[in-house]
Order: sequence, then C-alpha cells, then structure tokens
Amino acid sequence: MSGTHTDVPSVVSAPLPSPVPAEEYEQCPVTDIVRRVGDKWSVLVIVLLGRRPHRFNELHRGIEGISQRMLTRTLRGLATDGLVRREVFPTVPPGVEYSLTPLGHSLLGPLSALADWVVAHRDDVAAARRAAAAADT
Amino acid sequence: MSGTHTDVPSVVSAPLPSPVPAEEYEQCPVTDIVRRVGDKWSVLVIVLLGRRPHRFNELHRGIEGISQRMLTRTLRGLATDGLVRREVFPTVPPGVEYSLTPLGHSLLGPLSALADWVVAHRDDVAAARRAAAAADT
DNA sequence: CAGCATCCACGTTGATACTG
DNA sequence: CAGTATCAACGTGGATGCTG
Repeated sequence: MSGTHTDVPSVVSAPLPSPVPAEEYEQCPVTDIVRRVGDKWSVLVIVLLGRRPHRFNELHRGIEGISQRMLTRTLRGLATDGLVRREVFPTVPPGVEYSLTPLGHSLLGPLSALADWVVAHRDDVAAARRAAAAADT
Repeated sequence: MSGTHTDVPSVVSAPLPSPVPAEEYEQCPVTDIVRRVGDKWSVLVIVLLGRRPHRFNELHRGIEGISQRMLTRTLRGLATDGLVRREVFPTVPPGVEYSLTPLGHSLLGPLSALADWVVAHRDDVAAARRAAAAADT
C-alpha cells in the first residue's frame, strides 16, 4: 500500500480544468454509483456475498437489524445493476441463492481501498467530529 | 491497473468467517463513511476542492443544480468530519474559501479507485439495468 | 423459505425569501 | 458575498401481516 496520495491519478483529478465546466458533474457516474452503494445495507450485502453465496434467510440472520423488506429491496437493486445474481432452486421448500457476479466481485477491490482508508483514518474523523461538537458548545 | 481481483486484500474480505458474526456490521465504519460521501453532492464537492480551493459562490456556480442550502450543508458536513477546511477572509465584501484538508485530500485516492471502477464498468451496469427493465416488460 | 403489500415515521432535498 | 429560515415534497427505512 502506498503511503501518500500526493498526486491522484484517474478521472477524479483528470478532467477538471480550473474554470469548472459545470454540467459535466450533473450526471456524474461516480456520484451515481456511490449513491447506489451508499444506502444503509448495500455494502454489507456485497461484502457478505463476496465471501461466498448466501441464501436469503442466511443474509437476513447474518446482518441483524435489516428488515425483510430492506434486504429484498437491496438485493433487487444490486441484481438490477448486475452486481448480484439471484438463482432459484426448485426444491421443496424453494431455495434462493444470492451470489456476486464477476462484475460485483470486481467492485470489492475499489471497496477495499475505501475500507482501508476508513480503517486508517476513522480516528481522525472521530476526532474532527468531537472537535466540531465541542466548538458548537 | 490489475485486471482481476481474484483475492481481495484489506478489511473487506479479511474479518469475515463464514458463519457470519453479525453485530460486527451494525456499526460498520465502511458503511458509515460510504453513507457520508454517498449523498447527492459530497463527491462532487470533494473532487472540485481536490483541484484547488474554491469560494462559496464559485462552487455554487460550478456544480449547477445544487441549492445554496445543500451546498452549505454539504460543506458543513465535510468540515465536521475534518475533510474540508473553511477559512474566512475579513475583506469587504467578506470572502470564504473552502479547501481540502490533508485528510480530505487523502480520500481522493480511494475515491479514484471507485471512479476508475465506475468508468471501466458503467456500460456493464447500464446494460444490466436495461436488461432488468426489459425483463419487467 | 422467500418473499410481497400496506401503513407510517423520519431524514433528506429543494424552492423561496430574507440577512449580516 | 455568504449565508440562514421556513415550508413543502419526496425517498428511504421499518413494523406488521399475508402468501405461494
């Protein structure tokens, strides 16, 4: 892992001349995806499925705190985006298995980068929040 | 850039024994940060400030579509988390400059990873969405 | 087992108007 | 210039009960 990010490659820094071109950001795909994954449960589900396929109730019990409704919605959303595959086994009782598609699996890498950042800096963020709260008083 | 992510390092895959430990995910810091940055404007603001400091109205005009209210709230949130610094210059008329803190700047790296993923796979996601929409019909 | 349907509470976003 | 205040609208998330 590199220590610093003095220069940042990729689209984040690349296409941004100083005068700011504006409308470019309106339909910014990065924001789009970050929002998709930024809901309350998507990351959790992706990480879980990243380990191995899971059954519906397996996820339901595994996440603890999620409602059936939200789990269903989250899985549907991820499946719609091609990140998760849903397979129904016509057994009795019927079983449904969810797994990461190759596309979904490829998202684990970038997610790891973010996760590493969080782990490395969560104390800084927590300290900043405390400082801000104290400043309010 | 590496082609595949057959094994994914970092916390995303690391601390997840198969039986699923559950409560661990409730206060998952990754979800926490992803949500913070997952709102409608934060990423845009961070990317803009990543290029250079901006004045308030400069950002307001630059993003186009954001309301004063949302820009203020977004900036305040980011400042609270220590990602953005706010500096007031006691000139006439008063000027306020926003810039990324070192902490905020360090987030550009992970954000780049995500951005690269989005750029590389947005067609796949778009195709999956279209396929899902077609399947509904 | 794996959902869907309904109702409800809440937070977030936005339009608009006003201020130091 | 750089906000704050207020009100309205919407989306998200949760509880509960029912179904194939």
